[in-house]
Amino acid sequence: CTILKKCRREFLELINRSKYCIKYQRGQPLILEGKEADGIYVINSGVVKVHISSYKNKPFILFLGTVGDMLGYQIDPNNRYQVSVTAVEETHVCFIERKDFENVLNKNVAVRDDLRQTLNNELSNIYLRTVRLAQMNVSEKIAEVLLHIADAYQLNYSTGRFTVNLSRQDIGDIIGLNKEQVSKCLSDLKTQKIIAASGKDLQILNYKKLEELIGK
Amino acid sequence: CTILKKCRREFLELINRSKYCIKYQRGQPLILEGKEADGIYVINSGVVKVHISSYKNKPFILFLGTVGDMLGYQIDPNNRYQVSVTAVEETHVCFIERKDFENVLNKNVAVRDDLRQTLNNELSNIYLRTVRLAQMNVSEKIAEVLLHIADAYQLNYSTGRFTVNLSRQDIGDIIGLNKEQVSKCLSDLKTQKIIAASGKDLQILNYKKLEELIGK
DNA sequence: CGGGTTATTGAGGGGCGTCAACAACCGTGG
DNA sequence: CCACGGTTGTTGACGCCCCTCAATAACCCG
Repeated sequence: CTILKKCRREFLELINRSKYCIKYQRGQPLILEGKEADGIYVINSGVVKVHISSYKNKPFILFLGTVGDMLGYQIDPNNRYQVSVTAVEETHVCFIERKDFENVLNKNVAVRDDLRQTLNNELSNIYLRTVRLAQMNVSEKIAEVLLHIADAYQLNYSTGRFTVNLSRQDIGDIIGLNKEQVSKCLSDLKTQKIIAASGKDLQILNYKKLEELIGK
Repeated sequence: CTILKKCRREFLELINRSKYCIKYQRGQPLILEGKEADGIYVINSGVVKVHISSYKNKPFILFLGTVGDMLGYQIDPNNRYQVSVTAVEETHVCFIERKDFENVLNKNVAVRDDLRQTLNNELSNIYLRTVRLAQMNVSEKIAEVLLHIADAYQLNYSTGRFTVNLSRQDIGDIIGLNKEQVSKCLSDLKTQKIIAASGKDLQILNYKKLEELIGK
């Protein structure tokens, strides 16, 4: 979900004009599945998790969102949000009211093309995630999710160190694993010196190895 | 993926004007991943599988498409198709050249809204599929995929009988199972009188049971 | 009819989920 | 500052689910 990472000046201006800047604390919800959609959010700083309720009441995290990502465009025919979004780190967002957003879209072909392109990217991303979820084993899944987290936290690849406010359960919920498996697998990777970890401080020591694990 | 099932008159007129109607035999590809996107396809009759190459060269089927579905809108920034589409049954489609399609989109707000709505539906569908893939066990997955197939084949619920030109392998590839598991699970369902099956003739005898299995 | 593909079924084993016990952590209040 | 309870993380044992392999049967096409 990298909706706005390369976006047109026109859209940036809209964002700047709509000066509802909101701050969310860790754990605070931005968007609740099923509630009426009132607008679009763009992340200025921070990290969020985009999750969805499942038929078994097990949580599932679709992806992590970060700076430049747009949220709240997934709505159903009744204009209700189809996913929930919760702040994982302290997060600052710009809020754009739906009607302002629609106005810009209808007036500006270039912005429209961008939006369509980014929706296509989102579709493509979720397609790939789906395939991997279906075909990967546990260690591959862990490698995948670590790289996803590193990406979301816009990690400086030279140090590889980052602190994530995600529980082991959360990490598992991104990729369909239980918390014990996550623990065991992270321990394995520690003994192999591919990562370093103590609690919520993670550090990726060997990117290449992780990427090899998932066949990249 | 039910892009066009409820679509505006304007779009239907476009489809009718663009009189490239093409017929594909069973097993014939309509769209190949990575090839340059030349336009949009709309299914008049038949069934197709939408699939994607995975990092392990195991096949994976994202979903089945049928009458009214639109294909070929998933393109990357270089204007290349991101998924492959292959006919499962004899399939008739209308082909609309990309520039014609763009024209209508740019001129007509209503069509644009419809397209956005249907893309949202597609996103929502794939989100749900992803969660289920992550959390379901084998028998639940089989129930899910049977209902998906029945839906794609626009099954008359009163008889429940349909013949699918899908191999056991194909069925497994929709939901991340190997062909042996599919066989075993279908046999189980047969002894429970929930389905009847011999080769490629399937018949769903008890919809409610299947829906209960996946908690609907 | 025959050869190749696909389906079925069983045996075996390993990966992974479940459970449980313990350790570490964290915020709260004394 | 420490005590303390609740939450979260770690590790091991156990067992089941499901993947793999293989052998046979059924099917399909020329």
